[in-house]
Amino acid sequence: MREQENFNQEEKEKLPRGIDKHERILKAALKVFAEKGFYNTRISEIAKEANVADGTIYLYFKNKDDLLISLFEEEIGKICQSMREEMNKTDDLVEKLRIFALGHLNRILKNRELAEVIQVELRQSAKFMREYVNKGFVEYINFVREIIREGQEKGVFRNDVAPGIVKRAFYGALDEMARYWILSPIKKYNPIDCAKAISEIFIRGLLAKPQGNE
Amino acid sequence: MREQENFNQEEKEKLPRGIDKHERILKAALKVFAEKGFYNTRISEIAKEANVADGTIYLYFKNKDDLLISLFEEEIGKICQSMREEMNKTDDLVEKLRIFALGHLNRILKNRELAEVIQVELRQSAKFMREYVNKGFVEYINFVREIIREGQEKGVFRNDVAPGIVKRAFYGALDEMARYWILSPIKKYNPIDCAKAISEIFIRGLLAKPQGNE
Amino acid sequence: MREQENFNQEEKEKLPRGIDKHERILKAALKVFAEKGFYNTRISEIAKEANVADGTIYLYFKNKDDLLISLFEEEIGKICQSMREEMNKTDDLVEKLRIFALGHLNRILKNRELAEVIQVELRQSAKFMREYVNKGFVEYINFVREIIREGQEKGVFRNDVAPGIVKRAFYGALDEMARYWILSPIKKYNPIDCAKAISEIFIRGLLAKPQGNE
Amino acid sequence: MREQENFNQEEKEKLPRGIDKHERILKAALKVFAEKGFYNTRISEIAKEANVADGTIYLYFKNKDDLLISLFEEEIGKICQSMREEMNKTDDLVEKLRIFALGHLNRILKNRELAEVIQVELRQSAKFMREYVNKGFVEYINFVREIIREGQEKGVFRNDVAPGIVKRAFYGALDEMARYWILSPIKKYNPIDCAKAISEIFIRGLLAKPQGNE
DNA sequence: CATGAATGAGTCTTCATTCAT
DNA sequence: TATGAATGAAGACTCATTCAT
Repeated sequence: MREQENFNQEEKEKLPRGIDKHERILKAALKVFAEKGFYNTRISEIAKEANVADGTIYLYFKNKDDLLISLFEEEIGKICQSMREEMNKTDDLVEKLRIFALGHLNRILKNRELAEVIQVELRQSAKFMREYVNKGFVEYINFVREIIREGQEKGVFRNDVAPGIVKRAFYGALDEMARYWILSPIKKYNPIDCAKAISEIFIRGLLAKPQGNE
Repeated sequence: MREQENFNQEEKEKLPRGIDKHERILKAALKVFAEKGFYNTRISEIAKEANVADGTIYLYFKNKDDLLISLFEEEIGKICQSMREEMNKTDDLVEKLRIFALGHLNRILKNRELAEVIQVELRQSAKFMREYVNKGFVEYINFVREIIREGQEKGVFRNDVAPGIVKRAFYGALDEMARYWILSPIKKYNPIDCAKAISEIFIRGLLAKPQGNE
Repeated sequence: MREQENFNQEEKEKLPRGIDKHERILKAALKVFAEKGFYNTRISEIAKEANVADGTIYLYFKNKDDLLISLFEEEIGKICQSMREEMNKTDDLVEKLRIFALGHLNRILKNRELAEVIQVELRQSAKFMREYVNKGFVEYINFVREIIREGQEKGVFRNDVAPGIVKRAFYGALDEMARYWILSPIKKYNPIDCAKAISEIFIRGLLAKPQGNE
Repeated sequence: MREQENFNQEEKEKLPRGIDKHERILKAALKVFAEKGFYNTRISEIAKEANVADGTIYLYFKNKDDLLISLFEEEIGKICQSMREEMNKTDDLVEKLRIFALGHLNRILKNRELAEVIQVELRQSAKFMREYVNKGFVEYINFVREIIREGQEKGVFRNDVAPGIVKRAFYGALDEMARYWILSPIKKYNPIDCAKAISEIFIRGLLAKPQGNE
């Protein structure tokens, strides 16, 4: 096996033939969509990247749109899963917010390609594939709403803000930060500082009884 | 025919037709881009909407990309201008934040089409027209940074957060809210409540010494 | 004008630029469809033959199918018209049959390409574009039915055959002959003899009172 | 698993699977070609209909064209055979014509699918697979020529028409009738009446001495 | 300046055919 | 023999852009 891999070094760039083609095509699509955007990506480019014939893609996906949607569906599912696990490690709602913030930013840095695609293309799809609602995404963002709602019930957070507003504000704050990283060639801030700064603003801004100092 | 042309020659000289068409094309482009997205918009659709021949568009704009960029440029310029004026009405930095929040959300509701285009297409372009940096947009978002920076200098705001982070967080929080309005058919919250809620979170979260009351 | 035409002799093969493009495309389509059949004809071949860009075809016709149907529609209309005029020259129903026979075969020889397309492709379309009924073709073949019907009313023709059967039999007899000419490289019989032979068989076969001699 | 395979090994040896599949594929092809036409039929559809893998078809036939040609070849062979037998039941040439007419139309109704394919696709192939001459079809249609030729020799039929013309006229007359049945959803006439009407026209039209009565 | 007919490069998708198993 | 996943060539059609009028 190893010999074969060494045999033709040129092939190394391409994804290995062995993996499931479905997987390989999705990976390739993710990469190319991230790099060039959905509309500027050619099916043939994805095929090449996946080391697969153009036609093969159509054995696994109905068409280009389906490829993008499948991407969202599968990846966001995984992310929700792991985020849920991380947040379940504590019962402290304030801590949960911190975990979400750091988790979100970390995931974006680790899976930059997916982040780019979600940031840019999911937004497109939201508008032009109206029939398609990304349930995974809704679930993800609702993590925040639940934290706030529970916090308000327990008296941890102020009662005079709608959780539906806070969830969007919090997610938006983090995501704009992420966009900056993704789009800008220079990365000024690190995810830990950003997550901390942003979660701290929201925590202070939301706590029922402002803590004296800190 | 010639006589007719001579008939209102004066008006023609006074009201240069060029500017008129330029304006009309931009307006049409804004409308169609917002409705269908940049990549799903045909030049011919814009031409039709502008009541102009296809080729005429190329007398005023270099190409489709240029049309989109010009749109941003001109519109964001106007917005910056008016936002600056609004914010200059007070010296209270906390108040300025509130004005920015409400102003931003109000503008989005009033100019929904532009908001849609900026939300969705500017993001695309940011990635695929890399050479293009939207100076107007940078200026706009830096309003927030300046407020924070000044507030930190004057001791109003905490010193331990980078203005560069706050500006993105604040803008992102507002903008995610706006996206919700734009993309969702149901509008749950009104801009005044949203602006108030979000700016309050950030103000409380940023104030150097938490106010006891409220 | 003439000078220009002589200037580049190579262009002579192509259809002149001046003619209406709609016409030129139809002519080109007729030629290529006849030569290669609908399914083996490429749009680009028609475009080349018409000395027109591929895309131009789509300015005049909705798609490939539409091109074929338009061909039928326009050409069969013309043929019906001229056949009707020819047949109106006499009131003798027997003579009318002879005129139809000779006229049909003559037209096929003169417009061999159209004949080929109708023979082969119209049959296809009859099956696969079921919604499409070629009214022109029905009108054409009904010329025969009317002759028979009238002949029966006036006692010229036998009353014991359905005009609907005769019309098909007569048309089929002629058309099978035509197919032979079109498909076979060798032409054994000439249209005058064929038309005479076939119409004579039908006339004898249909006359109410068999003439003694001849 | 292996046991099961051994279980009915005997049967497998006796009933050669090859022949079975060959048959099944042809039958499937006939059905699908008739339904959708050659060019609109996918090899995969035939395979599915035959309950066979796509690739298997290529073990029995060279390619799609070959499949169509084999269809003609085998089926027309059978038809010729049975038609010859029917016609040999009498020596009366006039009666033979009647038998051919009725036999042709009956066969078409009984084997509608084959008729559709021959009517439509054979015509296509005649043009586009020029190298291919359907000997079976020629033999079939020459039945008529022989009847006429013999009738002329024996003085039964008029001598002044070329048998080559009559054979086509007669066949064409019948076949146009058949086309009507096949393509039209409504069947106005029955094969017996049609066969009788058409053969009677030709018989009267061809007899050397018109019979007084009838 | 204005037009809009014409262009033709570019791309998604299909499907006959192959071939490793 | 039989399979059916994989291939990749091929073609209909679109649409940004041009240019003769």
